[in-house]
Amino acid sequence: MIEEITNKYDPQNIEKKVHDFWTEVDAYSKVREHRKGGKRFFFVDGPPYTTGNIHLGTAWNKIIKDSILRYRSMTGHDIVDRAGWDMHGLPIEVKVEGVLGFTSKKDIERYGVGNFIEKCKEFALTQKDDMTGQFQMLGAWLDWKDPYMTLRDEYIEAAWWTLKQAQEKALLEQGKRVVNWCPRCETAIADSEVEYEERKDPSIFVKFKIKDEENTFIVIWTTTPWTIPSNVAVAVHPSFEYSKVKAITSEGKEEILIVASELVENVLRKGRYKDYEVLDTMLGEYLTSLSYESPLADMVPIQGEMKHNIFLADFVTAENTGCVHIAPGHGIDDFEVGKKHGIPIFCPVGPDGRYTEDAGEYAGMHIREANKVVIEDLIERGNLLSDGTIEHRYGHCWRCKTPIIYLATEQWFIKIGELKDQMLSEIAQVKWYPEWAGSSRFRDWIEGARDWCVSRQRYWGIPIPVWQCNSCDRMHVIGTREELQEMSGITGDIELHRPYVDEILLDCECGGKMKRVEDVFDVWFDSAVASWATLRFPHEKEDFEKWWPADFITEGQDQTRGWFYSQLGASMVAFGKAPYKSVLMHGFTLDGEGRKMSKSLGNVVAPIDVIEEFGADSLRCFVLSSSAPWDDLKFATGELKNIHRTLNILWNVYRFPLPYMVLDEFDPSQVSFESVKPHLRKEDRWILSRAQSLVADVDEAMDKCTLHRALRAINEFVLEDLSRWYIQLIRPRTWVEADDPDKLAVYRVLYDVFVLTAKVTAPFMPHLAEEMYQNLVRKVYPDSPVTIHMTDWPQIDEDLVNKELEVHMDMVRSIVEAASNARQKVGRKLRWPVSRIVLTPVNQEAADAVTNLRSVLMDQTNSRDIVLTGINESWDELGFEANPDPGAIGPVFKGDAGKVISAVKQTDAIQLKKALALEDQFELEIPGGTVTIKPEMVNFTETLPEMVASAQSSAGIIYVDANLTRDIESEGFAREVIRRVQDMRKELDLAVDDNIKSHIQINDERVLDLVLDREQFIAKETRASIQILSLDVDTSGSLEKDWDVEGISMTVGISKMEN
RNA sequence: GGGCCCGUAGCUUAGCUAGGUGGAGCGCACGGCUGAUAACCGUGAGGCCCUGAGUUCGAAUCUCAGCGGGCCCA
Repeated sequence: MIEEITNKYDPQNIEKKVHDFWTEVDAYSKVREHRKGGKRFFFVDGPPYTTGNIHLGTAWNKIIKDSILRYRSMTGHDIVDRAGWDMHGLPIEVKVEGVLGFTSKKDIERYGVGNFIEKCKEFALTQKDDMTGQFQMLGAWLDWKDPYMTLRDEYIEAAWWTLKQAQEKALLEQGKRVVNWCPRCETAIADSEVEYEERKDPSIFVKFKIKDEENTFIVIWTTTPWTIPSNVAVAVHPSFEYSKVKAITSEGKEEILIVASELVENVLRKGRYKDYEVLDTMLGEYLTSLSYESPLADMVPIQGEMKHNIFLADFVTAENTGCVHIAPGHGIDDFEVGKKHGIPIFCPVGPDGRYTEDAGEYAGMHIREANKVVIEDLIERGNLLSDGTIEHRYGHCWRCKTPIIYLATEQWFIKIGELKDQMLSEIAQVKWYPEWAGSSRFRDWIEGARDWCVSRQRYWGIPIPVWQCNSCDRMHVIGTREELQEMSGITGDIELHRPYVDEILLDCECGGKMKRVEDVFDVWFDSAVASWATLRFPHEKEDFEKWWPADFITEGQDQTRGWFYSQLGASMVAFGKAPYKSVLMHGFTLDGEGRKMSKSLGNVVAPIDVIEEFGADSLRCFVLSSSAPWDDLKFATGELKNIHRTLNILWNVYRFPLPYMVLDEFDPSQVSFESVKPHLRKEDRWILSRAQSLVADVDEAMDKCTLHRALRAINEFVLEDLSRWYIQLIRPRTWVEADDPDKLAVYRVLYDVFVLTAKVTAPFMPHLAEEMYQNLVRKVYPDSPVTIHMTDWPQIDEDLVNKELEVHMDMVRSIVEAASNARQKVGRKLRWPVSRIVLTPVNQEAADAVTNLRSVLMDQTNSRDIVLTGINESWDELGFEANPDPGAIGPVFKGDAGKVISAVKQTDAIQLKKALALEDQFELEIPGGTVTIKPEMVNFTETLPEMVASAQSSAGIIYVDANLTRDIESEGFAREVIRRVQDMRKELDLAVDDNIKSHIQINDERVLDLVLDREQFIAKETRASIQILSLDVDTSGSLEKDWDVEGISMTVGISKMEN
């Protein structure tokens, strides 16, 4: 049987209970099992990095996923949803280094790579467990028991297999490239791992001496003096004009400088020259015939041997000097220039940020210290034109905050650039939510696709499965563990991580030994293969054939260039096809002020704190309803409280009828909907129709991934339709004591609506919905599915849909609101009936609404009659007031105007109006004669009869007639008395069906008389078996109180009757 | 500097696809209701719809240029 709920909404308690229940019955597995064989829905979880703590953004992410998956499950889908974890990479290495107190790679080597890897693994696994618990607190259902983890062998194999595909398709390449390099972590880092921050750096202008031209220099600008020892060339723009100027220093010395013409003044100001003279102008092209000398040739011997030429490049801008310092080893553009013109890629800086032997005198010096030394050396040699500093945005390693440098290094690349066109045509096949995430943003990103550097010079990652022969340079890519075992002859278990895998040598055809290259994969490559790794491909092929590609993924907007892209790239390489069919791009979480949440701003909101205060269901509904998924989400505490309140109302609505149902032993299994159908009232049919509309609205929203609309539709239904309207309408029916079919009908309707509401809310507030379901359904039908999440999503029952009724009810609600407004104007409380309400309907529909829902209207307005006028016809009891217009009367009547005005005011306005309407004029008597009044001289305003107030509703103007009669007064006072007694019953904490004895003393004979008219009514409403109403009575009892009712003092005493 | 998105009441937002007098909720003020009661309802005040130009009879809505915020890139 259904049980009564006495507690108020206590999410912590409910959620804990529900979680325990889910665990106890293994609800998740049962639900997934239940849908086996249904329409397949393959979801791939974008793996969060195992940092140990979830934040609001990751919580939102999982809540979106969970809600969509629960909806899909209820609509019959067979779901694959392994949770994923991104567990390799620099962030964990840096954390472990921190714990162990390491500062460089050498510390790790000393400690032992094997030991280090073990620590990283342990760290990642612990953090994964912590985070799993946090995600579960949100009520997020994914396959937590069998997640995919990037550190597992099955996962590593997927990455290996993918690289082998790249190699077989000739898309894998090793080569020298300039990469972002962290000199502390001693590894290449991805573009996405570079964090830009403001930084102060040198800003110097350097003169390079032109060969074979006396006293002539080309001037360049740089913020990295340490790259001057690596300078190999200068680039100029082909179409800029350059000038050769004779510059005169303050000491009167003369120098000839070459800079872009429009920057001459700028450069000379920087160099504090006194005066100058333009000797010659030329196009950039002319300069390519010149060559120059390195200013540091004496410091860096190799520089002395190199040629230094001037080249053309389009990337040169008209800033600073218009001549760009080219160090092919230290810049991406520089490198391209170097490759194009066959100049040496000179890079005398090692992975640790120190100059190598190639840097001659500078060898061993760290580049961070080199800036000032180089500047000194340039000054000494007379090559420094200007020395300054600049504030600019510069890249830093996102983990250790070290400023990055660019280094030309040997790296492994996947030639994604070649697949650009295929990628573009593939993403056009993908369904994007919102549409522009794919058609604009992602498309733009792919247009700029560059080759993907997948290698890192670190330890904790998937080892790159490339073995190279030490004698013949032959290369072999291993695709699976099996292949590795076969080729190496090792049988037993192989740990696929470093350093273990590094020790495996393979035989080369040439008779030499092949050794693995030392690099590991960029972690972006790890997650890129998630869609097939999650299906355990290539180890198992069947599931892949059956499920791949993913039906749906969803991640934050930052993943456009991240996971959306890396997955697409890897999948194009492996299968030539997009790995997903639909993508929802969601926004970012911002703080209350709209700033992004970051640790440094101290405005981070922890989901756990929110859950502790409001519960997971509130948090879920808040993040889902606040904004469209793809818009950014402002964390507004007020809104969160508001949502919490809505859930509280849902809870109150749900528990409201339970005591009555329990008292009446209402058993839904014995009272069919068919059996109550003849007894349904209009409002019952209305709420049933609204419930169907709700399902339709939520279905439509889910189809478009507009989760906020789904939530708003639900909130509106709960607040407006259920709480504020239906429950108010049906309250008196639940108090009826007999076995009334009208009451049974309302019970049955409430029951059905509650069950439907629980199901519709289940994807979004899974705990509250479960709690309702367990009580309403499981206790009545023990054979029903064990959890609400196993039930089927409600199908729309067209027989219950009645749109006309919904429109009518809307109008009636508007009339009731207007009536309330009018009552306020005329000062009549709702407790006091009014004799009638008159409506001037705006159209036939409004009139029909009133006729159709007359009893609802009378009930809710507490009115004894509803009167309709004709459509848009004035109520014939309205009066009119004539307002003379002095502006029109004055000019015509001059001196008599005053008399005319007062006469107009005094004449019968109705007659005047009629005459003006019919005859266009009116003969008005004024003292001393008659005047002719024209329509423009008078305006009319309607006047209301005594004690009548009007208000505007969507159905038309309403008039509330609040004139009192003896009977109305009697009812009004009787209700005032009832209210007081009820209040006292409540105060005594009496049960609904307890009887009382009441003594009521009323100190006013007339009022007492009025109240006595309704003595029985009062006794019945307050369940008084003994009731004495009198001018003078002993009011002592369990509770005695004095009241002031409309200025009349009353004393009431009540006691509980024993039996 | 570039691409995409966002900008409406003190706060959170609907309306923008398809141009026709801007709607809610929270908060605030006042009133009401009372067996959902630490709940609920009504009324009121509160808007240069970010700014400026354009298209149009008419622009929150369409176009362009700014400004501010977000994501990404340079």
